[in-house]
Amino acid sequence: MKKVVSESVINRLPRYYRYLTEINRSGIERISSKDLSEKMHVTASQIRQDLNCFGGFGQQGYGYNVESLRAEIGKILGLNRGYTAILVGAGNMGRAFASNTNFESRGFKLIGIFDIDKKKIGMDVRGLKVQDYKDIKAFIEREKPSMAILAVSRNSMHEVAENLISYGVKAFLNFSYTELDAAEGVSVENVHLGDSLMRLSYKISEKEE
Amino acid sequence: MKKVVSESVINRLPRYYRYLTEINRSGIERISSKDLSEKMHVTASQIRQDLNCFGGFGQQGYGYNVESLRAEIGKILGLNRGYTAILVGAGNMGRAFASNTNFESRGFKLIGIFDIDKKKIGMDVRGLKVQDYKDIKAFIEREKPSMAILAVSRNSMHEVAENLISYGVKAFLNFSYTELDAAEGVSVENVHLGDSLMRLSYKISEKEE
DNA sequence: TAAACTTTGTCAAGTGTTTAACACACAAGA
DNA sequence: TCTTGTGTGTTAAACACTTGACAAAGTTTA
Repeated sequence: MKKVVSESVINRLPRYYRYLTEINRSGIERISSKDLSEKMHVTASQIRQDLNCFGGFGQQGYGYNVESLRAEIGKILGLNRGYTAILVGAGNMGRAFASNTNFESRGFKLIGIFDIDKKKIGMDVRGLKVQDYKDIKAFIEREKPSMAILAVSRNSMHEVAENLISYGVKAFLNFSYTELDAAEGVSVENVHLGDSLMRLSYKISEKEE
Repeated sequence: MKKVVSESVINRLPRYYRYLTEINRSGIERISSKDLSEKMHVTASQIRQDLNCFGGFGQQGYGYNVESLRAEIGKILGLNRGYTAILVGAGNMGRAFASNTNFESRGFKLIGIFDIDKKKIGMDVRGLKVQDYKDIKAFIEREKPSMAILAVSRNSMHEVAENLISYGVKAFLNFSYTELDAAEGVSVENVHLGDSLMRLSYKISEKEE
C-alpha cells in the first residue's frame, strides 16, 4: 500500500519546511497553496500535488494551517525522531556546519566532534570539546550516532568512511570534494559547495552572451 | 540558432567536471561514456546526450579525451573567464568557503573579504585581510567583482544584498537561511546546508519503516 | 589494406514530472 | 439556514527527461 514518492518531491520538502518556518515565525496562521506558491515562485498546483503524496493536510475553502503543515513535513523528513550526529573534522568546514545549520531547531543533536589534529583536540566548538579521532570507535559503539558528518580532507575521506561504516555508522553527510558512494544499507548525502559556485558561474557567463 | 539547454543538464555539468578532474589527476588520458557512466552511476546514454547539447567532443571508436573534455566543460561553465568574487561575512561559514572550495583551481579569484565585526576586521583569511564593510561600496565600484558570496546572518542578508545590487553587483552565492530572490538581471544561487541534512534525515527514517 | 571491433551522435520510444482544470467540500456572510 | 465564494484534492493532458537502439565513423589488429 505504501506508494512510492518521487525524488523530485522529496527534494522539495526541505524548501517547503524552510518557508513554512519563516511564515510561522512571522505570525501567519493559515496559508493557501496560491499564496505560498507566489512566495516560493512555484505553481500552486505543484504544492498541492506534492503535499498530497503524503495525505490531505489542507482544508477546502480554508487552506493549510501553517504550524501543523510545518510539523507534518517535519515528521515526513524524520525531524521528530531525535537523530544524533557526530562531526568528523573540526576544520573551518566542520565548525561552520556545526554553528551554522541550527541542529537543535531541526530536532538533531550533535553529540561528538572528532579530529586527528592535536591542535584542535580539546578545542571548544558549540559547547562540545573536540575529541581525538583515536577514540571514535569506542564512542560510536557506545553512543550509536544516527549519522556522521564528514568534513575531512579529500585524501582521508574514503578511509574514514570505511572505518566508520565498520564501526556501525549507517548514514553520512559528506563535504569532501570526491563523492562517497552509498554502500549497501548506507545512506549518503554528498554536498559540493564548488558545484554551486560553478552553476553561478554558468549563469553569469550565459548572460554575457 | 542558440538551442536551449535544459536545467537538468546544466546541473549535472559541475559533477562531470569534478569527476573528469579526478580522472585526469589519476593520469587517465581517454575515457568512454560507458566507463565514465560506471564510475558516476549514471547511464552512458545520458552522458552522451548531455555532452551533445554543446557539441561532439568525442570520437567514435576512441571515446573522449579526458583533459580536453574537462576543459570544454570548464569553458561552458565559464571557468575560463577569470571571474572575481568578494566574500561578505568572515564568520565560520565565510572562512570555510574561502578555504574549502579551491577558488583558483576553478579559475576564480577572491579579491576581497568584508565584515562589520571589529574583531574580524584586519584578520588574515587565505592571504587576504578582512576589510571593513563600510568600505565595500568604494571597493565594488573600483574593482567591479563578478560576484558576491553572502555568508552573513539571516537578518542582514536582504539589506546587504540590496546594497550590493545598488553598487553594481550582478551575481550572488547566498548561504543564508532565507532565500534571495533573483531580481531582474541578477543571478542568484542559494545554498542550504540544512536541506542536505534534512534529506539525509529523510533517507534514514525511510529505511527504518 | 582489409576486416573486426569500438564507441560516438542521434533518433524515437518510454517514462516521469508538471500543469491546468474542475468537482466537491468547506468557510463566511447575510 | 441559505447562498456565495474560496481553495483543496484529483484527474488527465501537456510537457520534459531519460533510456535503448543503431547507423556511421573512427580505431585497432593482422
